[in-house]
This record gives sequence, structure tokens and C-alpha cells, in this order.
Amino acid sequence: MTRQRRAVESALAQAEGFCSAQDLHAQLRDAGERVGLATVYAQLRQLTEQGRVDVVRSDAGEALYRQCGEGEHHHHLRCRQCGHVDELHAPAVETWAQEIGVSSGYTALSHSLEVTGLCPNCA
Amino acid sequence: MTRQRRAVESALAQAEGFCSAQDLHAQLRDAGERVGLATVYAQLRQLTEQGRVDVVRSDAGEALYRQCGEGEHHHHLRCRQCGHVDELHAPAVETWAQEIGVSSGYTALSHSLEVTGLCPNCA
DNA sequence: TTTCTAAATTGTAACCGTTCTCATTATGGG
DNA sequence: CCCATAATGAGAACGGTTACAATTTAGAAA
Ligand SMILES: [Mn+2]
Ligand SMILES: [Mn+2]
Ligand SMILES: [Zn+2]
Ligand SMILES: [Zn+2]
Repeated sequence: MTRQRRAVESALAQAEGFCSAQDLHAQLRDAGERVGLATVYAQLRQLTEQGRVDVVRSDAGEALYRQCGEGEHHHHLRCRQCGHVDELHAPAVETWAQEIGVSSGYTALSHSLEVTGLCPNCA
Repeated sequence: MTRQRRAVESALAQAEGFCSAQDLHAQLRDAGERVGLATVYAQLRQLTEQGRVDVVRSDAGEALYRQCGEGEHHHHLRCRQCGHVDELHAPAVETWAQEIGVSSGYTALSHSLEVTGLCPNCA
């Protein structure tokens, strides 16, 4: 448990929606914390492996990270304009995805689902 | 309608699953067609704008393209091992995604959904 | 057919996010 | 404290993508 690790976790904690590794790095720099970009990436990889953060790919292909409430599986409702994210739970979709895969003979199933739109503020 | 345009479309047509821009470029080169990589990207951008191809992001962040049967909206069941892709139609998910967005005050809704697993051949 | 112009093509360089390298630094158990 | 071990981080390398400008081409007009 290093100073840098704490710094990255705290930066993630106070971030509103999803943000990129470089966003976090800049945020830390602005806050006076000196943390290497490589370290930010390393911490994010670890946190991701531990299931402590969600990762999504932006349309531009950039990885975006967000501290994740629970370790449990869920999906996102994201505003294309401001990046605001709500978490969704969708039991019906979970079972649908599972069944459709099984019925095609697939195993080791998983799935990803994201709903996007314009939030009330941005509409 | 140039020779290169025809070549890219034909390469896409005879590709089985999704493939990257660089895959297509290599495939064309092997087939004796001389087409610049920049042109392949340009054609794929156009085809995407026209809705003639699907684009998905690999976990590595690479863009993968596939000629799309219909212009209609659909989703994918993809094998993580061999890349094989089946197209899915899921009316129940469509309405669910729409309703969940509306109920949070969102507009201009869209969504993406992909189911992944190991296909019978790869299991 | 020949001419002409706007559009397409393409090699190359730049771009950008990410990963790698490895010398340096820090951690924490004994 | 000491030291083995792990983390850090500046910079280079990497890989996919895009920008650019020079060249070529398509296709319409003469
Ligand atoms: Mn989440
Ligand atoms: Mn498709
Ligand atoms: Zn918004
Ligand atoms: Zn397979």
C-alpha cells in the first residue's frame, strides 16, 4: 500500500463518471500528487483485475475507468454528451443472454450491454 | 466507383467473421490487389457511415469490421477463441433498453449488446 | 476521342493511448 | 535498522489510426 496507490484510488473515488488514465494522471498532477503515468496504468490494471473498477471503451477506442460500487455484474446507462453514468441491473437481460448462448451451443458465456442517450440535463 | 473500392468491398464480402483494417489490407495484397492502407481506412469509414458494415471494438481496442447483412439493428454472439460471429435479434432487449432509458429521462437512445463465449468448435 | 477538374488514392509522417524496460526507490517483515 | 522484494516512473517502443500533400484517376464535357 503505497502513497501512489492511495492517490489513484482517491482520484478514482472523487471522479464523477468514467475517466481515462490520462485524465486521472492530470488530476493527480494538478492536486500536487506526483504519480507516474505508468504507475497509474499499473494501478488501474490491478484494480480492474480485482473487479474494483469498470472499464469501457470509448468510441475513440480509449479505455475509460470508473470505481465500481459492488463487485457484482451490471450494466450502464451513459449520457453521450456529459458522460454521466447510471448503473443498471437487468435480470431479464442476464437470463436472455445466457439462454441465447446456450441454445447456440456456446459455453463460458459473458456479455456486455450499454445503453446510451442524452440525459435530462443535456437534452 | 474505383477499382480499390470494389476490391475492399469484395474482400469484406468474402471475409468470414470480423476482421481489422490491416487484415483486409494484407488480404488484398496477398490477392495481388494493390490498395493503400489509407484507402482501406477511408473506404471502411465511408461504408460505416452508410451503415453497410458493423464495427466493434476488440478488447485490445482495435476496430473490427464486418459486412452487415441488413441495415437493420441487431446484436452479436461472438466466439472469443476463433472470432466466429452469429447475428442476434432480440426484440425483448430492444424494448427493455428503450424503456429503461426513457424512465430515467433520457432521449436519443441507443444501445449496444454483445454476447461472447466459446463456440461448440472451440469448447 | 481528347481535355479538364474535382475527387480518390497513397506513402509517409505524425498522433495518441498504451505497454515495456530497467534503473531507482520504497515497503515492510524480521 | 537491514535487506529481500516489490513498486515506481522517465523515457522509449509499440500498434492502430489519422493527417497531409503529391500524384493519379474517374467521369463529364467538349
Ligand atoms: Mn459500474
Ligand atoms: Mn452484424
Ligand atoms: Zn448528459
Ligand atoms: Zn470459436
